[in-house]
Amino acid sequence: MEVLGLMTAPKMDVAKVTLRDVAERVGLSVSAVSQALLDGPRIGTETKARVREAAEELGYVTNSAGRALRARRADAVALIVPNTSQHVFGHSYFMHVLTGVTDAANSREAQLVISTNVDEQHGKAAYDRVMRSGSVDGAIVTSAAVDDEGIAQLVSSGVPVVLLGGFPVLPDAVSVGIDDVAASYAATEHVVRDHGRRSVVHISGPLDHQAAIDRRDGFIAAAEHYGATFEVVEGDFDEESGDAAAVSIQRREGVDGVVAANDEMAFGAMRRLAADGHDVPRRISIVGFDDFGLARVTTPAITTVRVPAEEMARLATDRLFDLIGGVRFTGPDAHAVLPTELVVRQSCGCP
Amino acid sequence: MEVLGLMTAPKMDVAKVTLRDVAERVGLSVSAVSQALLDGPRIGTETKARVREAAEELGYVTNSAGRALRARRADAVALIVPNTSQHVFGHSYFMHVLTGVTDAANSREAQLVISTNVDEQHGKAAYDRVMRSGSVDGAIVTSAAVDDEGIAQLVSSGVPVVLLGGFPVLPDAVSVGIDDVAASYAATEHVVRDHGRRSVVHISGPLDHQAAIDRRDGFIAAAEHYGATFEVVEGDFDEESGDAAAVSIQRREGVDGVVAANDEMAFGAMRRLAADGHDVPRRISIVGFDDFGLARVTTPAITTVRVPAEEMARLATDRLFDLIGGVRFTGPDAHAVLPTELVVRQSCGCP
DNA sequence: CGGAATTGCTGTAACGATACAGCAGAGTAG
DNA sequence: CTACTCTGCTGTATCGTTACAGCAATTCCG
Repeated sequence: MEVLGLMTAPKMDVAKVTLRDVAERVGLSVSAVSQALLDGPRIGTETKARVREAAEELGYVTNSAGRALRARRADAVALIVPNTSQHVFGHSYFMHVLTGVTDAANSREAQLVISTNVDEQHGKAAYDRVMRSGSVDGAIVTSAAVDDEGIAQLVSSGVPVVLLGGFPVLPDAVSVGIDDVAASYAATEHVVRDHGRRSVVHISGPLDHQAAIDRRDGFIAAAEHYGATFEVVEGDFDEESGDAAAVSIQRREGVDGVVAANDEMAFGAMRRLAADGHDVPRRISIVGFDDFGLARVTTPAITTVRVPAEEMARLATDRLFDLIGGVRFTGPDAHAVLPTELVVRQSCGCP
Repeated sequence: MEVLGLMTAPKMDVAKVTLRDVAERVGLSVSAVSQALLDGPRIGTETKARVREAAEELGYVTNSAGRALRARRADAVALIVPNTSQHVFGHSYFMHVLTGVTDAANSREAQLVISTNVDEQHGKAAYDRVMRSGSVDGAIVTSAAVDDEGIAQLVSSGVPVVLLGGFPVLPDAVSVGIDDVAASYAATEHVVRDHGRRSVVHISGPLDHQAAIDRRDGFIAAAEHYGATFEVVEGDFDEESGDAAAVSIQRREGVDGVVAANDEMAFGAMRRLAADGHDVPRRISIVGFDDFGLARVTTPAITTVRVPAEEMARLATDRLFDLIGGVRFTGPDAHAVLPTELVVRQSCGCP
């Protein structure tokens, strides 16, 4: 700065320092400076140091558009949240995912673009544009409905994409998820085997979502295996639908166990049952699914399945960068399954 | 393209359709096509229609790097979360903000870039780079510590920035917030006036944050006005610090009211007091602040101040786009204050 | 010691889009 | 009939960066 010892304007005009300015400063060509900053092999060690120093002093920051245009790489990834998912998944799920993704993206110095869809109509267009405009190098897609055309198309178009969460297995897709069937089986097992409940109801998620389907199937398998009578009521992952399900449960005689496909519905059901005078957890066991925060703070606290959303997101992002880097995942390698854990609290009847 | 009339591959390589392809298709120059798609005034109506149709057919999507480079505009905004805030604010706050920002950004067809800071060291560099690289046109900054140098610098550097939340008033900055003092006064007033509590404790947030300072000041003003004895315990907005504060509260005789600077601390304190055999809310009133979700689901549900985070974020984003568009906010106009609301539930002693 | 390899830089040509000057041709006015 | 204004397009320069060919020096090697 203090070139002439003059008072220079303190307001250095943002984003105006280009490679040429740096080049002039060190008396080199623009390309030499570019190569120096990229640590190219054909530039002298001492020159690199001089260039870096000058760049630092001038406050040079690579213009992302220029780089993206020429290098055909945006150094950015998108987190795509189909509108359906946005509605279906609560806030907390998304937060965990976001934490994991930002973490991984940050450590690669990549930017993170959030892409949600405004409405069903322009749904496809939204992420399609993001991908095709070249503003990101790849995307993480959080669970969409099983019949989501756009996602399937996105995957088959060859752009680097990693699916996150309970997905219909698109054979060509790379995905990170959990074993919803097994986890739901374990939760149900705890209710019917460990607590001896004989008549259980499952409050499922919307059954056009793979996670909802799998959790229901795990429930049914366990109920059948242990010879409990059971029924499935379809909800939509919202607290209100848990409440509604609890109303219908009360019309049924002798229900002593409720397995919900997520914690919000479990909470809705629990609150309704308690309000209507049922003794939870003594007479009725309730378990949830997710453990994204809610289950821990209710009274009684909800026994649930911990879904490692943050780790999933981190792994998904790592794989995405691998994909972008040219790595190809094939066969079973393409589908990572992370372990879940039954978190025993009080809503099931445990002390 | 179809130079030899050969069968071309049906798998159109993603993001490969450029303006030139469209131009060739309709038999126009590249610039004509560009102007047509931008709805320029010097292009014939019928030509525009033909161009749009061809672009649609070919699946043309504007390359964002090309546009950004030439048009000096990224059509993207950043949501900057200083690491300090990320720690200080819970997940739910951020989610509400995110919802508001995405909404507003979506409706302007702008992309949203999330920028969190990895660590304290490179903290400044992180958002500095985002801004200077030209990859966004402006930024929303969620509340930082009062002494955050980087933010002040960012604001004075002239890039479009809107501060969100309880900020030290940087005179030149555009901000959107609430009246923390008044809201905290109202919450405290409810405890001391409406419930007749005479010895109240405030669990504050970290006092290097303006919101924490203001909420404490509102508490003190109300306590003094109604002649209650009071004390302030500093927490850090985390549930654990509410728990810790409750421990210290129990060493003090006769405390019958707790005003926490957020719901998580209120919950931590409430849970600890209940566990230690105190009758909340009959003997001790507790109120929180925020109403981002937690307060509604606890038992008893927490009386709190609703902070309209989503609306704040939406307004902040709208103002950011105004700034980017050249609008200047001066004087009081620069600082929007949204109304809060006391949400009365059971933790204060109301039925 | 002559030719080959290496080192360290320069110069040029893109990447894709857009702003703007320019330029035909048609219409209009005096 | 000249001079002017529109209208609707073409052509060119440019945004900032990077890939790559080229080209002097210098070093290496048998």
